[in-house]
This record gives sequence, C-alpha cells and structure tokens, in this order.
Amino acid sequence: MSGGVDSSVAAALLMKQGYEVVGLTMRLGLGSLPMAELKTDPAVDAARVAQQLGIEHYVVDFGEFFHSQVITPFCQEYQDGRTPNPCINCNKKLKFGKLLDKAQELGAEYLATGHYVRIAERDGRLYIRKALDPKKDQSYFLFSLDQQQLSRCLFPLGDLTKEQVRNIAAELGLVVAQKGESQDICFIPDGNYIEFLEQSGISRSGGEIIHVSGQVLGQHQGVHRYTIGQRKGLGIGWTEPLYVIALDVQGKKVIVGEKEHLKSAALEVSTCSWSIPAPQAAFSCACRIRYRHQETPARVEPLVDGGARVCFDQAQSGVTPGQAAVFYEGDLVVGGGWIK
RNA sequence: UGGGGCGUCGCCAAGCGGUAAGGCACCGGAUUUUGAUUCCGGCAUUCCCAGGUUCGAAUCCUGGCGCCCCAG
Repeated sequence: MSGGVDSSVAAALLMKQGYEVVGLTMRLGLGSLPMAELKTDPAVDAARVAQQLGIEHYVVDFGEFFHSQVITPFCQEYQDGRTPNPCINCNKKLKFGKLLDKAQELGAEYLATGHYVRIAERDGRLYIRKALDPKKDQSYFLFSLDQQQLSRCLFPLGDLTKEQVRNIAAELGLVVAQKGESQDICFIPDGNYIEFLEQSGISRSGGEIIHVSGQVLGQHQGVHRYTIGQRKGLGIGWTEPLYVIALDVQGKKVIVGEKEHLKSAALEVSTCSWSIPAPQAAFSCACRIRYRHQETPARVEPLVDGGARVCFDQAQSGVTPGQAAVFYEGDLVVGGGWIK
C-alpha cells in the first residue's frame, strides 16, 4: 500500500472478494533525498486506509536496497549516456522482489498491487496482460517479471478504469479518495533530474552541441542533461526544431538534427526476459519502445547472447538506449529487453 | 569615401505608405507511475540612430553609425 488511491482500492477489492488482506508499505527511507520533503508520509496515509479497512498494516524500510538497486544504477546510466527507466527495475527488484519476499515471510500467498494490468494464463505459462483501460495500462513496466514472480501476483485493478477506482474509493469513504495522480520519478518529486544527478555526484563536463551535418551549433553543460529525442533545453534558434539524435559520452558531444534523423528501422536489446518459452527463431509481434508508445509491428530475432534484434515494419522515432523494448502478442506481454 | 548590397524580438525571417506575419529559442500550463515527444497559451506600442516629407512611415527623403561583397 503506497498510500495512494490505487493500492488502497486494490486492498478493499480483495477484501470484498474474500481474501484475508494484510497491508504492507515500503518506505524507501531516502534520508536527505526529496522523499523526505513530501508533505504527507505515504506510510501514514497507507496506515490510515488500513485502519479504515480494518486490516493489519506493516511498514518495511527498503531504503538502502532501493538506493543500491535503483537510484545508483539510475545515475550510472545517465553517466553512461543512456536514459534509464528506474520504475521497471523497482518493480522487478523491490516490489516483486524484496517486498514479495517480505509478504511471503508474513505468511501471504500473494502480493497484490494497484497496477493497472492483468494476468493471463496460456499453455501453462503466465503472462502480464494489458489492462482493460488502455489509458492506464502499465504492462510495459512489468515485462521483466518471471514466472515465479507472476505466480504470486494479484492485480485487482486490471479490469477497471481509473474513474471506477476513484468511485470505489469515494463510496468506501477512503481518506485518500481525492489524492492526485502520482507522477514523475518518486525519488525526484520536483522533476528536476539535472539537479538530482548533479547533486548525486555525476561528473558534469560541458562540450559541443553538433548538428548531424557536422556544424557546431553551441555548447552544453553535460551530456547527462540530455536524452534522445529531446527538443526542449537546447537553446538553439534554428530554422526548424532540433532534437537530440545521439549522445557521445567519450567526446562529450550532443548530436542534434531534424525530426527525420530520429528514425530507426531496427534496434538491439540485451538481457531479454521472456514469458513465452525462450524463442529459438525469429518471430513477429508488436513492440513498444517506451511507456505510452503506440506499439508497432516488428520482427524479433533472438541472439545467442540473450539479447535480440528488433526490426520494425516502419521506422520508429526516438529509439533510446536504456529504455525497454517490450514485445506484445495481442494483449499479452511475451517478453522484452533493454535497448542498447 | 571607387562600385554594389544590407541593417525588423536572443536566432532566422515576412513586410515595399495605412498603423509589426511566421518559424526557432525561451517562459507558463495540459497530458504522463521513466526520460522524451505532443498539445494549449504567452512572448517587438516597435522596426540601427537623428532629422525631414505625409492625415499617417519599418516602409519615401537627408545625414550619421555598423556590417557584407566586388573592385583595387
């Protein structure tokens, strides 16, 4: 229970369905980090909801683990000129890793969350299935869960819309019914990545902003301030909008160009996760290259190193190293990997 | 100081006597369990400066100033 509307309603729904429910909240104990500045402690809200529902409630502190497994790698990725997606790691390692272990330790059979996804079974295997409400679907964030993890998950909100969830919260009179949507990365609530990264000790060294044609257009304050596809913040007046096309960490260069330069016909991913039996041959599916990307037809060719090569039927804009490419067959997540 | 061209928002740029388009950048907002993208809104009472003509000028005239090109 995060203290938000979704997990609160998830708990309530499970009770209604006859489950014996225990509340569990992760504190990420971020110390001096911005989480401490949040006006309301999520654990406090969660506790209030648990009290309303009349269930036991536990709070666990995973601060150090979160730091080492999520925040540190996040910073390192930026340092390496990539653009990480920490939420996927957090799901894999914290929520459906350490938190799931804790749940089991407390005697729970399942761990339920407020994610908008469903679980499906096909040919004896479990799959993450898209939420009924496409606007809220969060299947992308859960592609890396394995069979073991999936077998212990419950997602009570997968068949509901956000509006329905809010209505339920209101009907039950939950204290968090009116809470706004969470947004941005939880450990950077003000959304200021640059400041966060630089305070976390990322080395900041400036360099040139270069057009794909080779022309030097300006200077930047550090490659970590940019991500592929970014338009805002370049500060360059040009005949048309310019986007970040590539980052050269070694040369400390930010390469920019027009929108058409952002297109890629193919990409490679590493360390794939599969819900289907690990494929031995190329297959067709739909691929999403970032959250909220309209999945697009692609051909996936598994590689011997555990990665895969993905060729799009139509070139895609803004393929970004560090993001996940997730493969779908209809509503089902069949696998995914990290874009190289 | 021979000839030619040009000076309009931070950048590019329309306007050619009737009372400052547009694009980029920037700022604000919307959207969003990642970063982007996208969308909406804002953004020159003023056109290098000084005079003049005119009911009225960024647009015409005069003189400065500053660039650029070709000649030498």
